[in-house]
Amino acid sequence: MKSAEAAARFTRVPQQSRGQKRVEEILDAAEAVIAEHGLDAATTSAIAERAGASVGSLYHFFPSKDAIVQALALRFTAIIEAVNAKAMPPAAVHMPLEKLFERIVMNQVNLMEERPAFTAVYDASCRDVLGKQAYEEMERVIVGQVKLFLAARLPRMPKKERELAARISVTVVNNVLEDARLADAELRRGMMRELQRMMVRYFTPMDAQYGGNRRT
Amino acid sequence: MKSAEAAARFTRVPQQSRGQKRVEEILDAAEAVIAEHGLDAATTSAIAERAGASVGSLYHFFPSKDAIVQALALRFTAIIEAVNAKAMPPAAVHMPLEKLFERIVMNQVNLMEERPAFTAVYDASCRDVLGKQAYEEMERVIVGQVKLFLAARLPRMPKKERELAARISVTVVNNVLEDARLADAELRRGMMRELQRMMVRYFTPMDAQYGGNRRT
DNA sequence: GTCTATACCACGATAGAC
DNA sequence: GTCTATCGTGGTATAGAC
Repeated sequence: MKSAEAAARFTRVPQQSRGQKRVEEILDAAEAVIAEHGLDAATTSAIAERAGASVGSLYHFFPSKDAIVQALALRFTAIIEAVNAKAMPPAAVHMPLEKLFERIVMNQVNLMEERPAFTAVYDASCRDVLGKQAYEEMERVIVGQVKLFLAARLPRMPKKERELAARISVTVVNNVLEDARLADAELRRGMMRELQRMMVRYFTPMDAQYGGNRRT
Repeated sequence: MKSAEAAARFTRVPQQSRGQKRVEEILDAAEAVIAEHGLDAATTSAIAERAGASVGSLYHFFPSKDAIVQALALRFTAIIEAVNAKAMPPAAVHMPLEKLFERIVMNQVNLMEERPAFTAVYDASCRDVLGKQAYEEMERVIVGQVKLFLAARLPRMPKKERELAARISVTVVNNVLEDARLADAELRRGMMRELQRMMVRYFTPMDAQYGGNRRT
């Protein structure tokens, strides 16, 4: 929105790349602090210090602490969207369910390991009052992706059912992986395998009933 | 522990029923505030006010605010344990999966509706530093119940697999129902039905493979 | 734009009278 | 045991110099 305004107002789109970079640095700092010490420890001063700035500077770019977390959540939404796009490309529409969920689970686990702040921000946004918009946006995007994929794989499935299937799948995968994160390595592997099995068993009858290219 | 001490020290077990009642009142107040305004609003003064007491009195019975939440979590553990015992009695060991999960889901939904603070305390305990003991105790108890039930229903299943199945089932049911709580009535009903379906499909092959009384 | 210093407030917890 | 009054801490956010 703001970039559109700016583009309309000025012929060039300088967009203050310096300032934009500063914003990213602040978000990076916030993410780093959350990843290392948890979301509660991510006070404005901790973030500022990590960013090599002062609280004053920080409030020059963000109106409130909450705005920082929201912005971070938006960044994560873009990231998870990209990850999912990679895990469920159009080419995977006819992939066997086992393989498909192996990909999906693996990709999400990688993301959660590489960006530990992701989970923290995700389910803090879920409960917080202000962060809820960001959470709903993330949910909307992810479920939307899954719905599109299912529409391609299960074209004859009623839309309502597809929506339910998409939604519950997202919920289950997210929460089981989040839960598994706290367990030791062996239990975690077991839970990932079991999650994959559960999803395969859930979708197998749908594949049979609504799949587009059955050879029967 | 303390009751044992008291019982050993005095011949009678007066146990300060007055004080015990006060403790329950405080917990009731905490639960009410959390249910109505969320856990963040449950400050010590809000709880005290609700209990018709003062902060000073409150600290006479609990050493810290956290102790109150922990005690509340313990109360909830006992409640969910009773609810599950009712939903999966020994008589249900050979019940069809559809019926079984209908019972389990229905019972838990009822609990969540009647005691809105339950969910709030449950997943706050999950993340908080101090409340983690209470969370682990609750998890331990619930998963333990499910494991016992599965041991009766699927006696030939390897123990390791049974543990995984129990744990992932608990996680999935809890989280899907928690997620559904925020949706509107229609979507909620849909998700409950879909959750039931997912669990049935997950367990059906296990019933066939490890069930104790196959007529084959 | 960036800093330092500080205002402001909410909360948990305690002191001390009754 | 219960109260009122208050302390201490730690957090967000702002003021005002540079």
